[in-house]
Amino acid sequence: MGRRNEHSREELQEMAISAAEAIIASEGLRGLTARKVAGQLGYSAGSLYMMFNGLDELILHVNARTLGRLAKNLDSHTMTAETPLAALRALAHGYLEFAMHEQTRWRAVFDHQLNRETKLPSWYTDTVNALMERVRNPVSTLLPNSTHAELMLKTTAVWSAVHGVCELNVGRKLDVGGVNNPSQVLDSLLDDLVQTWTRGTQ
Amino acid sequence: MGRRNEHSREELQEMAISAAEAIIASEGLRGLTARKVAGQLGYSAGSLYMMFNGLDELILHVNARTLGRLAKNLDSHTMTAETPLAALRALAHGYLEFAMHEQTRWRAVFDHQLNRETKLPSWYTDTVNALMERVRNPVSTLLPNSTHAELMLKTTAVWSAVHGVCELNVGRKLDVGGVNNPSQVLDSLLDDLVQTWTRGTQ
DNA sequence: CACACAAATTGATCACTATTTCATTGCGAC
DNA sequence: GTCGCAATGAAATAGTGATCAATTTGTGTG
Repeated sequence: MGRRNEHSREELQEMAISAAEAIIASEGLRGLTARKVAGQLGYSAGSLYMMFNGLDELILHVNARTLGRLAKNLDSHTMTAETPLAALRALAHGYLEFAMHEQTRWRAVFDHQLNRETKLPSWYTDTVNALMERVRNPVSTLLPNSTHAELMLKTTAVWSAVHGVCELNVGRKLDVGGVNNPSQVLDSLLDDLVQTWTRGTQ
Repeated sequence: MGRRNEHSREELQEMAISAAEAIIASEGLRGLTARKVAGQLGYSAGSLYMMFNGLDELILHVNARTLGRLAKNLDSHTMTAETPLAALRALAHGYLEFAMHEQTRWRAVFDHQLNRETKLPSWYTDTVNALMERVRNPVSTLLPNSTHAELMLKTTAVWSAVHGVCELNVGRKLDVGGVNNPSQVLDSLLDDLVQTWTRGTQ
């Protein structure tokens, strides 16, 4: 078949990303195949390679969308927070809620690792950094006298810790230890950290 | 070709696990194929299914070995620790060191997820629980008046947090935030947590 | 309107994958 | 001995991502 001109390249890309998203949501990253995506668009597998350089690129777009949706979700949670601790708690619970609610799509973000030495495009890292900033803000309020390096350190620490809880929980590797209430773990973690942070200054 | 009887089933299993281990170590979980494993034993791919129910089972054995080696590594680190905080730090740094040193094998433990509703065999969860206990001990010393539930909660919290740091670091998703010193992040995390834990009782 | 050219699309193809099937083989029991 | 059965692995099955020649089609030009 020759040219069809039913959709522009951008439209096709969007359609492919949405189709891939749906497949990942229902069958996981493992279930994503070029043929399935193309088939859902009514195109042949070969045509996907007119839109993307390969499946990796397509997956990256899906993941960027997921992170974008996560950002919106976090914002809706932090809107009402009045103290920095409340904001951190809201972020953590928002993260956990999102990870649990969109398990397969969220997992895809971390399961997918592109070939070593292939750098992430900036439109992707920008999305990640935007998320990081949402954590840095309340941390910065809690530690007003800290240096930039300290601020980054503490921000990375909380973010990683919260991520670890969500990661192990979604992967069903937390209940092995006997605990099955991730929200409680998050609160315990945040409370204990923030207590130390605010002890010196108060 | 018919039966060979050069090795017993157990021997073949051991050989297959070792071969798979080597492949994962050098090419990652993605690089592991039934043909490669079987080829390294001098057997055909089909024969692997006489030893295991599928690649998933083989991978689980490799992962159990990895966790076993991790346990030994942690023990050698905590031997010299004299305070609970020192023990926690040793555990965390031992964990990070192991994860960094055996990146692909360690990643395989978390990247590999068996099909939903397929329960982990007990010989595997036992290995995980044994690791968890190594963390619970120093936590229990630090929080002598805590209930069992509290102890589990705090243990899960530290373990998850430390895991999060290692996970994001090995996955090269930490330096996106500008921080590239995971050891420092671990120390910061542990110090801040333990400070809160020991404030009430001291 | 006709023609040429460029762009889009496909289906076949390549080199792989996990898993199953099944004819063949060697061993143990009788 | 020889017979049956279990172990074995080559081949078949049904996929995978990626590539590309061939073909069809839209479009701009004369």
